[in-house]
Amino acid sequence: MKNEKKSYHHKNLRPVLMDEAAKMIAEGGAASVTMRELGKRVGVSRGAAYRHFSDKDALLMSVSASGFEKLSSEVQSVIQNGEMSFESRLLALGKVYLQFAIENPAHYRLMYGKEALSRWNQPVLKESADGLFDHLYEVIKGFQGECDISEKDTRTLVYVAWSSVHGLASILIEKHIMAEVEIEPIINEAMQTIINGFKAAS
Amino acid sequence: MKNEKKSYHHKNLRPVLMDEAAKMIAEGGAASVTMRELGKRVGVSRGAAYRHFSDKDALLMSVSASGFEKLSSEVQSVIQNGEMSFESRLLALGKVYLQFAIENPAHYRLMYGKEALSRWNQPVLKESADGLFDHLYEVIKGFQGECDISEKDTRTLVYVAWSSVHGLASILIEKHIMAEVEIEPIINEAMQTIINGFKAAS
DNA sequence: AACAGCATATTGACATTGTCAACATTTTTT
DNA sequence: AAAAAATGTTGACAATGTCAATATGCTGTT
Repeated sequence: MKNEKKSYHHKNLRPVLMDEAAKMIAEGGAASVTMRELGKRVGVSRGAAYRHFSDKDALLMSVSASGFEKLSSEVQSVIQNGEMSFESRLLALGKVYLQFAIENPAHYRLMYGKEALSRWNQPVLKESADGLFDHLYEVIKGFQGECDISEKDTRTLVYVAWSSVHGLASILIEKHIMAEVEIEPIINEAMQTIINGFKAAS
Repeated sequence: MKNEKKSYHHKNLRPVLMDEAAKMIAEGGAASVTMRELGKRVGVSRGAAYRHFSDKDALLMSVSASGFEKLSSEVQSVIQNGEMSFESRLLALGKVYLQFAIENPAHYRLMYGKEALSRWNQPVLKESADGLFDHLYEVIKGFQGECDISEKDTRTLVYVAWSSVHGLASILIEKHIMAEVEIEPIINEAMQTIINGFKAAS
């Protein structure tokens, strides 16, 4: 006898909904996530999700936040490698960031795209995203000390570095780079340009 | 007697629809564009647009393309100022680009966001976007000659510069930068970092 | 154990939306 | 002027988000 007997109460629905929504996002983009289809996949009715999320936007926002947390933890594990120079850490950080975006394009789009706009000031999202910012801040601050360019405002440099990597991620994801072009050299060149640019301004 | 007598045939509908859609995008984002509301605003029924656009996506794609053309023409007028050094041109180009994004955030989002994804290979969009790329290509090629860094692949440098500016535009638009921060210094720092980074790699 | 209250899930209903087919009206062509 | 093409309107339908009413299972109190 199968243990899969469907009980009226799912009893673990919230995380299951988020996981399945993330899968749907990966497969068909955020627009393909439908309350009805989501319920069908999880084996639950269309209305069940409303006991766990106030509406569809809230659900997507939670999925988005989970993406930030995943990315943040990957970034943190790179940063915490104390044996690397700050420059190496900066480069590794950029690569991890870009790898996440390339591997989870639709999820990344959800995190930074217009869907997040209306609810961006929601604490959940703000905290997750701020965590990422703080990680980058620490690395760049260390980099400034290492290279003696500490007279520049760290926050500004963070925004510059973040812009570069985020922009490259966005362009790669949206396939705005011709298909036959190798992306590895572009990533390296982008990171090196930022690093050199920071150094040159010392 | 008013000349506004509503004739059955609008006789100029296509461009009017696109203009009104652009206005709606500016006011309430691309999601707020509804065939019914669009028709109401223009004084036409909901179905009328389907004589000029195969579906809603096609309409938005055309609006997107018109955005590319506008941005492209602004960029071109900056570039064609022959009295400036290539470095100055590069900087001016970045500023024009960012200004467009800041002034037309929803339109910019439409141009580069996920909406364009499914139809990105459509000739209209591809040509408009490629035009922008070509403009940037010429400036950077000139810059390479000016600074003796011509051993680098121009195309790669274009992607790097474009990423930076596009990323900054995206972050500014999505309000991922804290409100109290001045954006002018960030823009300057970003452009200068790229330029210095390019120079340093010579 | 029994019961009450709460958490959770289902279903019917409704408004909104994109889209198509059938029809209406105007313009252009023959 | 008749025919044909172009353009605009309306009714209909399916898909979707969401809410209210209802049903079902769980948990703690007595």
